Parts: sequence; C-alpha cells; structure tokens
Amino acid sequence: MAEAVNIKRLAQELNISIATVSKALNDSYEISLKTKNRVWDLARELNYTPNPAASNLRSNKTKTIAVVIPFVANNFFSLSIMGIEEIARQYGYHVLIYQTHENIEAEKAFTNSLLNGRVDGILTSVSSSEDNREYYANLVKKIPLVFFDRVYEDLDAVKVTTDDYEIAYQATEHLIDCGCTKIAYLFGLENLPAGKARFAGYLDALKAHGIAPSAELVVNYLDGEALNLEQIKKLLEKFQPDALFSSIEEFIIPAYCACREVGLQIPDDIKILSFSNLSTAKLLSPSLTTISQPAFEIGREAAKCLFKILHKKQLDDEQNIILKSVLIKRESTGC
Amino acid sequence: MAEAVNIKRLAQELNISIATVSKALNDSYEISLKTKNRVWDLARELNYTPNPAASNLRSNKTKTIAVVIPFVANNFFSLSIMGIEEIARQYGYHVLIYQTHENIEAEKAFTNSLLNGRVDGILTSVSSSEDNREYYANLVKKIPLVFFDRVYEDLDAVKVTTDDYEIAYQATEHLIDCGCTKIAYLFGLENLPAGKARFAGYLDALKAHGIAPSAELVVNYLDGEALNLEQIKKLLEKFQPDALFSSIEEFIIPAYCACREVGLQIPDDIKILSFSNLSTAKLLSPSLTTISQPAFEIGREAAKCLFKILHKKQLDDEQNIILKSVLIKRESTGC
DNA sequence: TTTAATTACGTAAACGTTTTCGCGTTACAG
DNA sequence: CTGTAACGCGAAAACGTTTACGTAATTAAA
Repeated sequence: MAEAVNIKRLAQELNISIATVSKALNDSYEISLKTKNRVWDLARELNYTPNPAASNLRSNKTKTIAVVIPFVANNFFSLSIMGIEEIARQYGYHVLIYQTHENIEAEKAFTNSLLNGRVDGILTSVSSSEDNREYYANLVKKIPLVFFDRVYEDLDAVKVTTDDYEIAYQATEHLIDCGCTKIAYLFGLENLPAGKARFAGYLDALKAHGIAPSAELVVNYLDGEALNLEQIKKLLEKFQPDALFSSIEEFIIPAYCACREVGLQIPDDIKILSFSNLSTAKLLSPSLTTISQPAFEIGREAAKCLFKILHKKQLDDEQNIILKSVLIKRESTGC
Repeated sequence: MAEAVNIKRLAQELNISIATVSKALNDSYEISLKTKNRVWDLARELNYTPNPAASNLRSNKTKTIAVVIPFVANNFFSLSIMGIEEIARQYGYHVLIYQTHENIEAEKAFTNSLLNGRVDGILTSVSSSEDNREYYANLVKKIPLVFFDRVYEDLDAVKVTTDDYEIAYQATEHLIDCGCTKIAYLFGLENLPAGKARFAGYLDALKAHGIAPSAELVVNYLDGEALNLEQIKKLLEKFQPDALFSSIEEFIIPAYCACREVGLQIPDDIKILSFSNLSTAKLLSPSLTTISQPAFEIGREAAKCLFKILHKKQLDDEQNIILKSVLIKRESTGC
C-alpha cells in the first residue's frame, strides 16, 4: 500500500524510460534481452503487478469475461462455471458472475452494464421466463458473446448446446420399452429452443410408437416447489400416468414427493425419468434414471469459443456446437 | 461502438465543462438542480454509462469484490455465492469468482493478482489442503477481507462461521440416543478450525456419555471418491461401527455405496448422519439425516460485513459472527 | 565510403474519469 | 456603496498504462 510500485518506479530505479519498461514487461521485440531481464528481475523483486484499471483504460482490453446465468446454485450451471473457469484460467482471464434469477429485467440490466468496456466478452445461458430474443439480436452486434445450453436460434453468435431432441426421443423410447403407454411430460423451458426440442423429441417418439399424445398429460413448470407438487399430485390422481418424463431438474423433488404422497411405488406403479445433473441421482429412493448433460464440457467448449473470437482466430466453420447427453438408466424406470 | 459516448461528448452537447458533467453525474452539491437534470436527461438519452476503467483508475475504487473459494460446484458454496450476489447487487457491486480447487498455490496466485486494485475487497473460504495461515496473516493487512465458513482463527479480520462444535456435539448425542455406541467419524477439513471443532464436538459428546473414542473409527478424507469408498468399506468390515458421522458432504456417496456393497441396511445395521446442504437429502434411500448449514445466510452476512468495512462503518463490536446450523433428523438415523 | 536498414530506446500523447483549486456572479449584511 | 459569503461552474492536473513516432547508434548493403 505504502510504496506504490508502478512502472514509473521501475523506470527510475533502472534509469530507463517508462516506455522501455512497459515494452519490456510486454516482451516487445523492440527491447534487448539484456534490458528485459533487468526489468523482469526488478519487477519480481519489487513484486510489481500492473494496475489493471490503467491497462484497461489505455488498451481497451480487460482480460475479463462475464458469465450471465439464471442461477449458480444449480448442478448444471455450477458445473458449467467450473468448465469456464478452467479455460479462463488457462488464458489468464478473470471471470465475473451474474445471476439473473430468471428475471428478464435483471438480465438486461446486467448485460447492459457490461457494454462500457467492463468485460471483453460474455458467456450466457438465457433466462427462460420470457422471450428476450430481440434484445439479444441487438446485443450480439455490440460485444463478443457465446450462448450455451439456453440459447436463441438464428442469432449471429456461437451457440453451444446439447442434442436435446435426440436424447429426449431416446429417453421416451426407453420408457416405452419399459412398457409405459401413458407418459406424462413435465414441461420446462417452454420459451426456449432447448425446451421445445425436448418436447418435440418426446412427442415424436410417442407418435413413432403409435401412442397418441395428450395435452392432459403435460404439466408446465411453475415457480415454487409447492405449486409443482400440487400440480403433479393432481395429474397423478386425475389421469393416472404410468410414467413421468421431467424435462428439468427442478421437477425431481416434487415428482418424488407427489408419488409418495399419492401412494404410488416407483417404478412399479409409475416410472420416472428426468433431465438432471444431480450427483446423488444414484442414491435416490429409488435411484433416478437421468439424462445427464455434459455440463462441465459445455462450459469448457463455450469458453474456448469465446476466446477464439477474442483472439480473432477463425472459428471452425460452424457456429453451432452440439455435445451429446447421455441417458443413464437406473431403478426409477425399472428395466 | 461507433460513436463513443463519454463525458466529453455530454459536455460538448450541453455546452458545459466536463468537470461539471462529472460532478452532476455524481450528484455533487456544487451543481444546480437545473444543470443536473440537463445532464441526467442527456445521459439517459444517449445511453451513457461511465467507463469503469477510467473511473477505477482515478478514484481507486472498482465497485467489485472477489469471492475466492475451493469450488463453485458444491451445494454449500453455490448457495453462499447466491447470498453474496444478492447483497452485492443491492450495493451495486460486481462479483469476481475464483476457484482454488483446494490448491494452495492457486489460492495464493489468485489473491495476489487481486492486490493491485482489481477489487475493493475479498470474501474467502480457505483451502483445506494445507495450512496457509501465515499467508493470510499478511494478506489481511493489505486488503479488506472477510472469511466465511472456512477461516483461520486469531487473524485480524471478520469471520463468519457456524456453531460447528455445538451442532456436532448435538448430532453425536442424537446418534447415541438412537442406541449407537460405536460411532465412526469421517473426518474432513482437518487443517481448519471448522474441522477441528466438529471433531471436538464429536469427541466431547462421546466422553460425556461415557463412550471411549477410538482412533480406529476415524477415517480421514482422501481426494477421490473411489479411495474413500475403499476406506469406508474397510472400516465397516474390520471394525463394524454402528454409525457413521460424516463431517463433510463429500463422504455421503461413498458412505452409502460402501454400506450397500458390504450388505449393511441403513438404518437397521448402521446409522448415517452428515454435514450437508444437499437439497435431495430427503429423497435419498433412505433419506439422510443432515446437519444443514445456513449457506445462503452465511454468504449474505459475510458480504454485508465486507461492505460495512468498505464503507468505513464501524463494525458492531465483534469480529466473529456465528450462525446456527440445524440438525434435520431423517430415516438414516432411524429414530 | 556512402547509404540504407535495423536495433534499442526515449518523448509525449492518449485513454476517460475524478478532484483540487480558483474565479466570477449573485445575495445579503453592514 | 462596500465587503463577504455562498453558489455554480471551469481549467487543469492526475491516476498508471500503452503506443505512435522520433532518433541515435550500430550493422548491412551498395
């Protein structure tokens, strides 16, 4: 604190100009190796680190990226962040985190606050509460941005997603293979391509197997665990489905509880399957069949793409990167 | 991007000096309300937002805090971050996240990189792999810092923790009340006050009930799920404990698996209890009795303390804030 | 030998703010 | 009418970098 060690100080001690010091620190070709070494040694000795604000101001680079997501306390997103962090660290970048809480206004406010040079780029998984497509259509023109998992289609930006349609189709077939014919669908992310693709996979699999979909068997996600519990209990009592296909993790607890409260045995009376990155899925009672998304890899991949853009490297042809999810069969689907 | 809108631009359009604009934006008493309104209106119209780098450089304030934690993909920490974020947003601060992966070198490297004015303050939960006390003893002199959950004692800094000793004592008594006399301890965070306090609570409760502790019944955490599974299986086979008291969440999966593989029924043959913030604890097979820490509140409280320090408000007397954990009894302790 | 190119470094401006200091105007007391 | 505040604002320096440009010394080419 006391003895501010900055470039000027280094320059004075070494009797050279601050320009030379700056260039030496940045390993410029203009500076001789001898001088560079003198600078580097003294910098290390005095524990010099460049002032980020000054550096940002002058160079217009912050070496910082922002991650804008609905929540961090969520298995998928926290794993994604781990992947992002890993790559960011490799590149020497810092990571700012913003949670939108699925609030579209917060989402706009945060991202807007990032446009004045606070960060070099943004990684985001958009809020599902409302359609915010127009906003993002504008945003992608203003700052390097990569979408992951929750994306908007047809925007001029890189998108890292998973094979939602295919895996949902495959999962539905699994339920059918297990003898289910009345498969209820717990619908989340309805406003987003991911949610629509999952639902489409479910519907198409039903049709391919000659099962007529029924709107009565579809439950839309509501905000609040208790509400969903009520919804699912009503569903179970009124329409007696023989399976629950949950498209988002948030339905798991209410689904299990609802079955218990209604007195249904899993998987004998009803089978359950859910999109989820829960590490304890195998310990649930009974263990839960899940569609597990490669959350960590999604984070890594998205971050890699962003850094390619930031470093102006040509992106390998495609703007859409699709990773594979995996269906992990466990007791809750019982076969 | 094109038409950089900055203070100079505002000043030109309004035909006043940049000093006046700056002061108006900061609501200085020196400026008349009339002028302020003109500035504010134009700023809004042109979508002006101050350049953070310039502002930071001049004022030495970043409106940014850092959170340095072992992992974000962890129920406790991700909840803490939610709490921190909530408070930070109220104060208009940005949040940088750094994961140490329990690596003491990464821990030092990150925090050192924050000392050049990148952030105004730090919130941290220290790595448990080694003792890094000396480093922090120095660090707290250089930057406002608040510890939460995983702290070092006797440092001149605010510490937000939980009642580890008391709740561990209480939990052990609960196991004893359920008839257990041979209670194994799955030991984590051994290098930290939290880990030591939990263990002490366990030991003291045993003694108070006339049960002699045994070193054979203590298993230390190893890095890697498989290793812990092996350890616990050996423990079960060699010493037949009638309860497992796990001091950290990471033991839950290996503990459950070990019991299954060895053929022990929970809670009939053996009871299990663990520190944990797992939201699915009640859905496990059988549901898990947990000590649940108020993770969200810890984050909130820690952030509040940091902002008090940053705003030079006097801290209410005490440097140690202790929140209460809660013991949630479920099937795995079966009584 | 002369000229051109290269190397190694310095000067100074610039990035967009904040803030100190000073100055002119108005209001009011004496 | 003069002297003194108070008010409202502007000029300019400062924060610590980066970088365009200039220049002297050395080397290579002619």
